[in-house]
Amino acid sequence: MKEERSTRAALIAAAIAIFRQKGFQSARVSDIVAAAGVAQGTFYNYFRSKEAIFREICNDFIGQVRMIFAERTDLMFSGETAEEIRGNVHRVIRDVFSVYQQNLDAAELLLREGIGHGGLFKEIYEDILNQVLDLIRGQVNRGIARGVVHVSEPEMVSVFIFGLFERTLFYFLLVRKNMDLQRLEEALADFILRGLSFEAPHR
Amino acid sequence: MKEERSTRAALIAAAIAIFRQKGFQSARVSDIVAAAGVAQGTFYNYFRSKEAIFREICNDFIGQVRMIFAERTDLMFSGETAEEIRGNVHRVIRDVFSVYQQNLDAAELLLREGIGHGGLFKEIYEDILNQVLDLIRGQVNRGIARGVVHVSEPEMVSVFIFGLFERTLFYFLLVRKNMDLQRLEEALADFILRGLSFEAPHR
Amino acid sequence: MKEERSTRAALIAAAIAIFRQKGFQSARVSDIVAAAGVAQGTFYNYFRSKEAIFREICNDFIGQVRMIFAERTDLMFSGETAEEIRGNVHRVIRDVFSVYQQNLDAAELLLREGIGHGGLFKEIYEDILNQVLDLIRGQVNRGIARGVVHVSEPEMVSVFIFGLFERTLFYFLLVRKNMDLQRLEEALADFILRGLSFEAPHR
Amino acid sequence: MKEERSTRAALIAAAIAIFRQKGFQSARVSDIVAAAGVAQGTFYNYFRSKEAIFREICNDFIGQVRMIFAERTDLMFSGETAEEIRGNVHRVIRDVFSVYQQNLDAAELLLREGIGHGGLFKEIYEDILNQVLDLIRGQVNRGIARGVVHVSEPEMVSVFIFGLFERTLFYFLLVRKNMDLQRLEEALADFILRGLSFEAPHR
DNA sequence: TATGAATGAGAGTTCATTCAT
DNA sequence: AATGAATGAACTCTCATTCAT
Repeated sequence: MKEERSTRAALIAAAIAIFRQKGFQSARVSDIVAAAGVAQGTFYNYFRSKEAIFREICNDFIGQVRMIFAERTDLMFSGETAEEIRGNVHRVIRDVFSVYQQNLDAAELLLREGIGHGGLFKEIYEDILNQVLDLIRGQVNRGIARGVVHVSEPEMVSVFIFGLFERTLFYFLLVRKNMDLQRLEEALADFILRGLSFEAPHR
Repeated sequence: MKEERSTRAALIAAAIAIFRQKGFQSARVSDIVAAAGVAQGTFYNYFRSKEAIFREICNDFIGQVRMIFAERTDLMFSGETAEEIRGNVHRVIRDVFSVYQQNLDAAELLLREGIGHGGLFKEIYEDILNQVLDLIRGQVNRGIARGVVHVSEPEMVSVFIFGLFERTLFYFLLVRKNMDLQRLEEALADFILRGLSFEAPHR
Repeated sequence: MKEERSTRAALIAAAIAIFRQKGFQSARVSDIVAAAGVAQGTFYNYFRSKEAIFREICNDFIGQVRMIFAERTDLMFSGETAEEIRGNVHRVIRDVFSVYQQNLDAAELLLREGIGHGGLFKEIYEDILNQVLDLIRGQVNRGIARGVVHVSEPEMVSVFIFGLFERTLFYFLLVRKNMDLQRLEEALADFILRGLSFEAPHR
Repeated sequence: MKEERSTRAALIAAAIAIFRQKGFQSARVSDIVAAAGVAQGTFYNYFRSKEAIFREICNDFIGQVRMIFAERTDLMFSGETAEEIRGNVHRVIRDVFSVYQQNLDAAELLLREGIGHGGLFKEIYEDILNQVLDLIRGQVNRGIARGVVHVSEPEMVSVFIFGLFERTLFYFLLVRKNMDLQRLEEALADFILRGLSFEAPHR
């Protein structure tokens, strides 16, 4: 990133773009090296195989997502007043959107390959899915414990929230591309809080 | 001539299973014919190509989904009392779940290929996605008009509902496989109705 | 030919048409049976293979051509006066043209396959080519002996005459299709006779 | 990098030989790579398809033939004396023969595929056929204009001359292989000039 | 480290032929 | 005699990977 992009970095960048366009299966190593401007053989000086570079890209992105989720979810239902709590929920949503937006290619790649077939990435995807669900469930239960959230099936509701995030991101970032994110964040926060029967904490 | 559909039906069944396991790209015609117990060439007596049988499977399933959605969504916010409306919402959810459950392999195939890469099915998928969104949006607006639903962004909220359906189905039918659907339907209906700020119609 | 065309005849007719259109290699047995209006398997009740029906068609046509050549060439340089001889030459040309025209499909088939690759028919073609060349050479020598033809290389000249016939037929019957055959026959007769330094017999 | 053309050239040479032996349809890419001594996949590093290498071979040869025809036909009926004109005609014939002889394999390939079925090459062949016919017709008309040639159907006569060339080349170069070309050229020139009712220009 | 020609296993597809009905 | 579903060998072409330079 400093000066001349290293060959390795160029290959990674090219691979993300190509994988996102065509998917793992249809992407050819020759497409990637062409996009990176290096020779066919050079690829194999840096990565053992097409699968290896794919895994590396995925793991990099997953690291970031996991970090954001871990950092931010802690404050999800923190706060004393309803306004404060609502603001925190809103902030978490904005942060998650932001990570996705900053890594749009990788995000799309992960989402599509994870849900799509191919098996290659299925375990990894379901693994992070479960980790994220755990974080969400933790927060929902915390909300219930604090008496600000009222739901009878916290397990299921966590899945609902995850689904809302993922499909909303998918639809508004990938299918439609020109959304007013500010309004979207607000609408999503409202919907989730209502769904959770959110009410201000008792003093 | 007696069991005239048998070879064709065997190929379709085999193809659904193989496509679901491996995805369209990785599925081999040789896998399909092996699973169907016929020779390689026999496949091409019934389908022009691997793509052709895939499209046929998808279209069959889409036809069913579309029908259910068209039939049932009409009654979504029908009814005079809160209980009646809530019951109708519940019934729509149950019907949709039911179609998916009856065609679990095809449903998974469609869902994964539609979201995943490969392009082959992208347009079809986004096409039905938009049709279903239209139906949902129509119902949300009808709810708003009747004064039983209160949301400021019906367009976005429709996407939320779609996401809830799709990801919930995905998670509980495909990732976990042993869910109490009765409770799930209820929890989802509650969550959606709360998210929509549902309230009983004024007399 | 009397009443209902026999299946065999229908297959032959269909095969000639299809072979002529697509050539032996590209013609599919399924094309032939479709054109003949019978089932795939029926073909093999009458012919052992695709090659067998092809050989049969060729041999039938060759038989006709050989017969005409044998019958007519005898009178090629017969006659007492220049006019009579010229008339006989003309008649032979007309007869040859006529056989080709009556079997246009088979003629084209034979010509193209014979010259073209495939090997299948090479020997047969070169065999009849040599037989026809022998007949022509015999007539040229007869003309020389009678003193009406004056050429120093009768062997080569026979090839010239054969080439004139074959390419003229090819071009005017197959490439262009709307030729005034009467004028063509006359022009060809003139060209050949002049090429042979024809002159009226001495009394 | 030294013998950079070698693989490509080996493939071309092998392809000419194989195509000539078996024809385009029957020739297998596996035959060609075996003859060239490279692996199956190597073929596709140099040519997009079996058809592509075939077209390249044909176009190379056609280019040469066209050039010779264009260069030489101009002088066909040039010259002041009968001897000079006769010599020029002879020279054109010799040049045409010479191109064919130098590219015997490609020439046979072109000739057989052009006339034979398969369609792939039909248009190309009939295209050059017409171009060459135009050149010949131009020369015949020039001869008529100069008063050295006397024919009533120059159009037909041009086809006769083309046929003489092509079939003579075919027969003597491909069917028989050991001809005295010197004598052949002379006999052909004589036959054509007589056929054209050639006579010395008036002073 | 970079190159890119060469590799070859394996994919989808075609179609002449068989054979039970 | 007629059928037509089933067969499977053989084809063209793809592309991840290797390796000598």
